[in-house]
This record gives sequence, structure tokens and C-alpha cells, in this order.
Amino acid sequence: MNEGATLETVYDPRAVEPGITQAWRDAGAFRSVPDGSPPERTFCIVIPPPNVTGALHLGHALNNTLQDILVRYHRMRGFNTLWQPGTDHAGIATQAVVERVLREREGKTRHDLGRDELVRRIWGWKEEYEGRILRQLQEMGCSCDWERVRFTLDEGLARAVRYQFFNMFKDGLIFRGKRLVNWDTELQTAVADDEIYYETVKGHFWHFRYPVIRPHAGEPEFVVIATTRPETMLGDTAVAVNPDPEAALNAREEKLRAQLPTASAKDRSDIEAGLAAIAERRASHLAGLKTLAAMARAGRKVLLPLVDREIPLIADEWADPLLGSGCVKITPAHDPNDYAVALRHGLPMINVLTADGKVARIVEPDGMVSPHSADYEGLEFSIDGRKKVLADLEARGLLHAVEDRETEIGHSDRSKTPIEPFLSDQWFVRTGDREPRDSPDATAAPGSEATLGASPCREPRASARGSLPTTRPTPAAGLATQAMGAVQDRRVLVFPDRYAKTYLDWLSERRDWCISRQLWWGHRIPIWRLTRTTPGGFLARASGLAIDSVACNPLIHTVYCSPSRRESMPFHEAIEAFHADGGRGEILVCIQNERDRENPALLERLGFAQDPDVLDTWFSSALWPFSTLGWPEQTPHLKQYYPTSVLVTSRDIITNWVARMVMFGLYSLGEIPFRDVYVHPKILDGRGETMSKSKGNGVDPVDIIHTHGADALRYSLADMCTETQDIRMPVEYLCPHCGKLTEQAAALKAEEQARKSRGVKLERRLQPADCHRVRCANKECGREFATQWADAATRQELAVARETSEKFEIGRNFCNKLWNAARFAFMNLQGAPCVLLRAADLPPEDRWILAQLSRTIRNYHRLLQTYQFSASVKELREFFWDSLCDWYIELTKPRLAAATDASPAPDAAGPPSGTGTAQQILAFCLDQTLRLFHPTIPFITERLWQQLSAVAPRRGLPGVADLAPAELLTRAAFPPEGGYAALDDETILETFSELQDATRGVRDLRMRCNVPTRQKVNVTVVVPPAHLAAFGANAHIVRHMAGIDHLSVVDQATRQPNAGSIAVHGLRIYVHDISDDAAERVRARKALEALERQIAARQGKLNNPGFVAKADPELVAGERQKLEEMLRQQAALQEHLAELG
RNA sequence: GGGCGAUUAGCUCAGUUGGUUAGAGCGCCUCCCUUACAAGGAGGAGGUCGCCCGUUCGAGUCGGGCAUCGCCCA
Repeated sequence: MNEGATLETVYDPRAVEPGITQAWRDAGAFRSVPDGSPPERTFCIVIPPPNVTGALHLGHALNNTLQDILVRYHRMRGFNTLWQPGTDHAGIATQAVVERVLREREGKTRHDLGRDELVRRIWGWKEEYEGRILRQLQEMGCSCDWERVRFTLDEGLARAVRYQFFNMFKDGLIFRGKRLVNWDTELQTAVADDEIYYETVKGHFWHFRYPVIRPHAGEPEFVVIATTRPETMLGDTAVAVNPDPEAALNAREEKLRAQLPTASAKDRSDIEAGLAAIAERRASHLAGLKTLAAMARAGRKVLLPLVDREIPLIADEWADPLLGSGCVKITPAHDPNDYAVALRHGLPMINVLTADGKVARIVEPDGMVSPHSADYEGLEFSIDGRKKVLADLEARGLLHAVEDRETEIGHSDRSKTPIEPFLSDQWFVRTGDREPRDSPDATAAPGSEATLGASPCREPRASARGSLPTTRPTPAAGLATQAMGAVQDRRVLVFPDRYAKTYLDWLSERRDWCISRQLWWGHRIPIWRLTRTTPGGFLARASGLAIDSVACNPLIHTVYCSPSRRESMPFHEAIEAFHADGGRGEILVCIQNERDRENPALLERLGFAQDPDVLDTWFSSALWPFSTLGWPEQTPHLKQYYPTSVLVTSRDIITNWVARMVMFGLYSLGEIPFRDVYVHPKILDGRGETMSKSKGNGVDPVDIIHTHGADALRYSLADMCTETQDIRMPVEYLCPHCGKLTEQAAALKAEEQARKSRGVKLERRLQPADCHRVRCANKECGREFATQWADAATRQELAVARETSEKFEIGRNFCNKLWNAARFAFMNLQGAPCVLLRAADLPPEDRWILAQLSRTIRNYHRLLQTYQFSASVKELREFFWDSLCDWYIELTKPRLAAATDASPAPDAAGPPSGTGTAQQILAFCLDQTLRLFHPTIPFITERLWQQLSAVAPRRGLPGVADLAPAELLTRAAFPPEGGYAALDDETILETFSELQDATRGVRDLRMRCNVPTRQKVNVTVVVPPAHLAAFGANAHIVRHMAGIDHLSVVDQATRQPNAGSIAVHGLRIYVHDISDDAAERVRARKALEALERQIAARQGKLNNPGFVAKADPELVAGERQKLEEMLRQQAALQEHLAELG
């Protein structure tokens, strides 16, 4: 039976992929087994856990394809391999999306549901999307150990989180402090910077007068300040003026003047306007500001109106003499810049906002409630609060002026409401170094507080006396310094290495890491607190028995904090201290065992309450490389696979995640979490925007798998994955009616136009998620379809379009080519032998393809080991397509024909190369090709491997490549790292290259003269006498590949009429009877002119004494040789022209 | 404002320590359904390597400046 005929002529991935997936699963092919393999023979990747907010898009497809390539490559090389899968709970993102659905579908908030019910709903969401994500990965062919799937909220990972938190708390690396956060008053949570978008709104700039207390002679009675947020004045604790307004203005002026000479015309007018403004300021404000700066130095105060608070006039650079009045009110609890000013000057911070967006009770710095508090408390902060503050100031005659002004207001991405800066208590991980004599409980290093809005307020903390001994040494180098060291001394290598700078720059700031989130979805902070506000707190003392029980437990750690100290101490001592201080301090108890139900119950009976916040998702993610392996247990997996081999990720989480994994790995295990970090490009859509779940421009890889196949997806992504460029991936809708493509970018543009023409004002660029119905761009169709973002009604009405990108045709075409080449081989490999072959006996094309193969194998290893994915794919493709298909298979067709026909090979003039040899070589090359390609395109190669094993079960090159049989390609041996030395042959590579050029020369002439491919031509090749024999031995290659009927190889000949001619590699080739002389003359002249230009250039180079004297002698000799070759060609062409007359 | 990167053919991108006539894929043009593959084969056209200055015998490549774009951080 003809085995090739059992394959369809077109590769159909849908028919192949499910069966292959099943075969791998049945064989347990990806199961990890700790067997004590040494580290250099162990390979492990932990997946960057996709978050369960939504399904995966092409960015994830790229990330996971690259990981799978590395994993399969190492598995085939015989490494003990684990790819650890799992997903991430993504606290805020997941909770927000579930809350949004809740609001939209049921009109409820999370408070209506309560904590337990909301969390139950989020688990439901998680189950759905985790399942979908894992299916997406499996459909892509990811060879994870599917029996080891983890989730960041799993029991085992919860234990790791607890263990880590407990240790860090005990070591004084986790502490509580104040911090300004971006507060969403609607959702009542802090949100991250990247969850805020800014909108320009029309507002006002109000100028107020604050009275100066007891002004001296010559001093103003009022200081004028300006603000866009009048209501925040209730929290003012200072007014700032620039310490040296004259110098500040001068510096600004100088800078502008320096820019002027080189500025472009459009910048020039701006600069000139700036200079004019400075001059005007100098005249109008400078004298006054200098007075105020002097007053600030003298310690003068102003009276804050409405609340009658005495606040200092301070000198600080933050006050810009060009802006407003030149003075600025300082509201540390409600503005990040003011907060930094307050830290510099030790100002008190007064919070005047409640969590739900009302004016808070106003508590003065001395701890007393302001007598004026009742006037404002409870008003909607920026609405009624503002109105009342404005009215009251105006009534007192303190409103100086009002200007119109546009301001940028931050809005929460989640609730679409304005963000308020809000001072609140948060938990932090200290990353900075310790002062030499600091104990774990000491204050953070001063340098760590320099960063704006990122560090807690100074919390006075005495050094710990009598703190419990820690099990771990606590070196002076903090987490950040240690993590930097791992990259600096190259224990961790970053590819491409420029990203090491991103990592080091970020860590060098040693910012404290805020780890608390006001959410319900996540690992709850394992701290129980007792404060005077805790209901029944003072009952604690009475329960002596309970105190003893808690005190005896070694798995709890207690810290007592009061305004004057922070100390670890036994529980019962903390209780005593608390009472001794009259309840002004607080007790923090951390419980290590997450299954401990007893201690929390005891503590709660004593009046303690668990902190309501959850941990930042990145806290559990930072443990991922070892928590997934079983840590804190010393499991066999942890022992075998930690540290892992490489982390594959995208550059946007180098700081959030990579740096933190290194910090935690070093802290927890004393060992880096991975040896390499490979940072891959990002996938951009047709408009150059990164794909993201929120924009809705992400394409589901399963859509691509449906239209193009998993291997096409993988091949295309790997092929596009170059080192410096992000991947541009124009997205298209696949019309469900006509099957034609409509560009997403164009559809968005059309939608924007349509909205504008309807008079809708666009506040920002439309995103694919805004686009629910689209009209097909195919004019013959023109029907509407729905997108994946359409609501249920629209989806009911219109068919939904899949999304795709024509970029994936690269991969689909490639797979089809591979399929068909294999198909051809199978039709010709029946009875292929596997015998000892001697290189010397092989025809040149056989030696050539084997030498090419060996070189390709070697290059592939090198490229993949340095994460050059695109180059590695290119290397393989060129071998397979350009060499194996276009030359070797074409050349062996006559030899192979003998296997199927009874008749002898038609190419009797060829060398004595048997059919069997061709079969053996082809089988071997196909075998090696499948192995080489398997990591990249696993499904099709596995399928073809099975067929190959059926057709040619015994294959290889005995003595050179002895191939052990393997049931599954995925478990077969990868070709060896050094290639096959016995097959390397530089000479044949050079010789063959000349033959290829000669062939191309003939083909070129034929095409130019319109000779059809099937029409044979007669050719004369003039060869230098010395090469006559050598060329003659290989002439069959040119003859066969160029469609030559009669080929004569001579050492001398003249042109016959109507012969086309070409010079190549010192040969002169005549193709007879195809050309008219006139056309040939024109062609030859053009060729001569081009040649002479090159000759002139080269002669110029060689006549340059500098070049001859300084350049590498070998290079100069090479140039000489090339020049001589060109001169020979020139002579031949001139002769040819002479013959043409 | 600071950092990183990009700018090479119509499009998307390669281009190694500076050294042949700067390459590939897609698209385009011509020819070919030759028994593996039209998702293919053969051939071709198409580039002042963003701009300026410098280093060098020699610059797409190294240095400086400018322009435009992107990302990260503030």
C-alpha cells in the first residue's frame, strides 16, 4: 500500500490535534518525576500564572508557546523536565469584574451581598475562567504537568503565604504604617496607579486669603493661596512659599534661554511666551514672595480660616513662584506632593475625608475634635463640602479671586468615579537595608522615605529590646539589595540584558512595598489586632485562662505598638503593656498556621479582630516558584526542581513580579528562584496598542486554532518573536456571513466617524470593547455582524465574528508544506534500507544535504539556548524548505522514482547512486527535521512521526546517527548539540553553492527569454581547464535543476547565434537558441555596466593606501581575488559583446 | 521630567566583533495546475538603511546632536 496516499493533500489540523493530545495524555508524556537528576540535567519552568479575570489572548499565546518550545526541547534532550502550570487570583481585577457584573445584572453592590457571598461568587467566576484558560493552554499544545495545576488561593499556597508572612512579620520586615493611596470612594478601596485614567474637566482656580498671625511691620496681612480643590483646605497644615523665589525664576529663565537657539519654530513661540511670563512675574510678585520667604524663615504663622487652625508658613521648593500666587496650601493627607512636603518638614497630617467620600470629623493635631467640625462633617466631600467652604470663605471676605481653569482629574477605571488621594493605614514589606545597629523592629532607613507617596509616615519606633530570637540570620543587606546582587553577580541572567537595568533601577529605590488591599478576594492578612476602638478590648485582661493559652502557642508572634515603641514580646506581656498604656497602643498578633481555628477564636474572645484587608496579589505571586513545588514542606519536587531554570515573561512585570520573586526566593530559601529570565516582546494590535483584556483588543488563541491550527499559531508567533521589536498583529474580524476579513482598526475608525456624525463627542479613542456591531468590509457582502463584546440582545440578532489575523498564514502555509513534503516521502520510502554508508560513496547532493543538516542542528541549539526564537525558526525553515524541499527532494526524484516504477531511473547519466541510498538519506533527513521542529510545532510533527515510523521503522546512519526507536516523538531524542561531525563538509557546501548559482543563471536566462519551464534547453558551460573534471562530476545537478536537455561541459567555446549568456563563478554559460541577438546585446551591455561600476568601486578601495595598510590582510587578499574574478567576468562579457557584433 | 527601545523594500521585520553587490516573509509583476504541496514552483521589480555632524582606510553597524514614534517610571 502506498503510505503517502493515506494523508490528505491539505493538512487539516482539526483532524489531527485531538488525537495527538489524547496520545500524549495516555502516555503521561509530560508527567514530572523527581529522580535525583543533577541540576545540570534538570529543567523546570513555572508558568507565569495567567489571572482568572478573563480568557487568554495572543500575548499569553506567545508567552506560553515560547515556554513550551523550551520545555519540549529540554525534555527531548533528556532533561528531567517540569513545566508547572497554574493560575492567579488577581485580587482587584477579578473582584472588580465580578462586582461590575453584579451591578449590571442585579443592581447590587458588594455590601448588599456581604463578604462571604461575594467571595463565593468570585470563586464561581474563577472556576469558569480557570477551566477556560487551562483548555486554551491545552489546545495550544502546552506540555505542562497537568496533574500539578495550582491556583494562588489553593490550600497549599495559602500555607506558603502564611508561613512567609509570619516569618517576615517576626523578622520585622512587615510593618503597618500610613500611606496616601488612590481611593475609590464608590467601591471603597484603594486602586493601583495603572487603574486610573485622566480626564480634563472644566473647573476653577480659587484664590483665598489666609490671615497672617501678628504680622510685623512691612509684612502683608494676608497670604493668598490658590486651589482647584477648596474643600481640602480643612486639612491644611501649612502654607509653602519658595525659599528663594528670585533664584527659582532666574533658573527657569536661564533654562528657557538656553533652549531658544536650537528650538524649532513652534517651540520658539512657547519659549518666548514663557520668558515674557517670567518677566511679568518678576515685576508683579517677586518682592512680595521674597518677603514671604523671609517670614517663613522667621517662623511666622497663618490662621487657617473656618477651623481657626494655626499653621506655619514654610519655605519649600514645591511652591512654584510662577504658579497662582506663588504660595501653595499644604494638605498632606489629600495630595501626593503635599504629602512629600509634609514628610520633609515634619508637618502633621489631618484626614478630612471618610472612606465613602464624605467630610470626616476634623481632628486637630493635638487629638481633639475641632469645635468647627460639626459645620462640615458628613457633607459630600467635593460637592456640598466644596459649596459650604466656598460660601463660608466668601462670607468672611476671604475669597480673593476666581479663575476658569481646566484640570486633569483622575478617575477610577473600575467605578468611573473621581479618585481621591486618601491617607490610610496599610501594611508594608520593608525592602531597604538595615542601619548597622538597627534591629529588625527599627525604623526604616532614611533613604527609603524619599520617594513620593510611596512610603509610610514616620512612625516612631524604638529599637526592640528582648525581641524573640529569629531562626534566620538577618543580614544588614535588605531584600532589595540582595535581589540586586543576584543579577549583578550574574547568578540570575537576564535576556536581553538591557532589562537587567530596568530591574536594578527599580530595586535601587528600595521602596517599601505596600501589601494590603481593601478587598475581599485574596489571602486575608493573618493579623489580629487589639486597639482601644476594638469593642470590648478592655475585657481581655479578665480572661486569664485564654491569655495563657495564647501565650503558650509557639506559632504565634506578638508585637506591641504604641506611639513611643514597637516591640516583639510574649503575648501576656503585650496585654500588660496595653493596659499599662491605658489602651493608647495596639497589639498585633500574627498566627502562622492557616488551619489554626483555636487561636483566632481565643483572640476574638479577648476582643481582638482580624485585619479586614487582604494581601496584594503579588505577595502570593512572589512565592510562586517555590510555593507551587510544595514549599514550605521540603517536598521531592522542591528538591528536584528549585531553583527553576528560566522565567519567561513580558517586560511590564519585571518590577512587580520578577524582582519580588527574587527577593522572596532569597529570603525564604536562600537561593535564587530561576537562573535565567527571558523577556519576550509584546503583541501590539493594528494600531500599535498592546493587547489587553480591558481594551478588548485581545484575540482568543482558540479562534486562531480554529482557523489556522495550533501549530500555525505557534510557528507564526515564534517566527515573529525577534529580539528588539514588539510584534505588530493587525486584528481582523472573520465575517460570519461571507468569510472575508474586515480590519479591526478600520472598523474602529468607521465607528468613530459614525459617532461623530451623530454628534456624539468622543472623550477618548474607541477601543474594540466599545465596538459591538461591525459592517463587513467586503463590498459584495456588507452585512453586519456582532463582535465578542456585544450584549446578549445584539448577539441574538447578529452572528458573532471570530477574530483572526492574516499573519498566521505564515504558519499555516508552513505546516502544509511540511505535511506535503512528508507525504511525498511516505510515497517513496517503502522498503527504505538502513545500512552502513560511506561518505565518499555518496553523490554530492547527499553529502550536501547531510552537511546542511549537521550545521542546522548546531545552529539551532545555539540560537535556542540564547532565546533567539525567530532566528531559530528561520534556521530550521531554511534547511527544510530551501534546502531539503527545493533542492534535495527535487534532485532525488529520479532516483526515488525507481522505488515505485519498475523501470530504471531515467537519469542514466547521473552518478551511480542507488534508490536505496536516496531513501535512506531522505528518511533520515525527515526524521531529523521532525525532531528539530517538534518543540515548535508539536502536533503535526507527532502525527507525521507516527506515519514515518510505520513506513520506515528502521532509519538513521549506522555509525554516525544510531537512532533509538521511540513510540512518541515528544519523548524521542533531540539531535545532538554539536550536530554530526562526520557529516560536516565545508567543501561540498561551497561547491554546491556554485552549482546553485549556475542553475539560477540558466533559469534566469530562460525566464527572460520566455522559455517555459517544461521546455528543455541545450546548454554549454565553459569551465577553466583545471576544473573540467570536477564540474563534470556534478553537472547532473545543474542539468536536472535547470531543465537542461543537453549539457556540454567544455574548456573552450564561442557563442553561437541566439545563445543567451551569463558569467558565474568564473564559468561562462551559454543557453542555446533562446535569445535574439539584439535583446541579448542590450542585456549584456547592462550587465557589463553594472559590473564595471563594481569594479571601479573595488579598485578605488584597493588603490586606497589606508585600506591596504590598515585592513586585515586576509580581507585585502580577498578583495584582490574578487577584483580579479570581476575582471575575468568583464573580459568574458566584452568578448561576448564582441561576438554579438 | 528620568530611563529604555525603535526608525532598513509598499507592509511586517532580520542584519553577529565596523569589511562581498544590505536580506527574509507578505504584497506586487511575469511564467507555470511539471503526479508532494497553487496554502505550491521558477524568475523579476522594488532600498540615499529617519536627518545632520563626527570617529575610521572603510559606517546600516561606533559616538554626539536633531526629528518622529512606542513603552516603563515619576
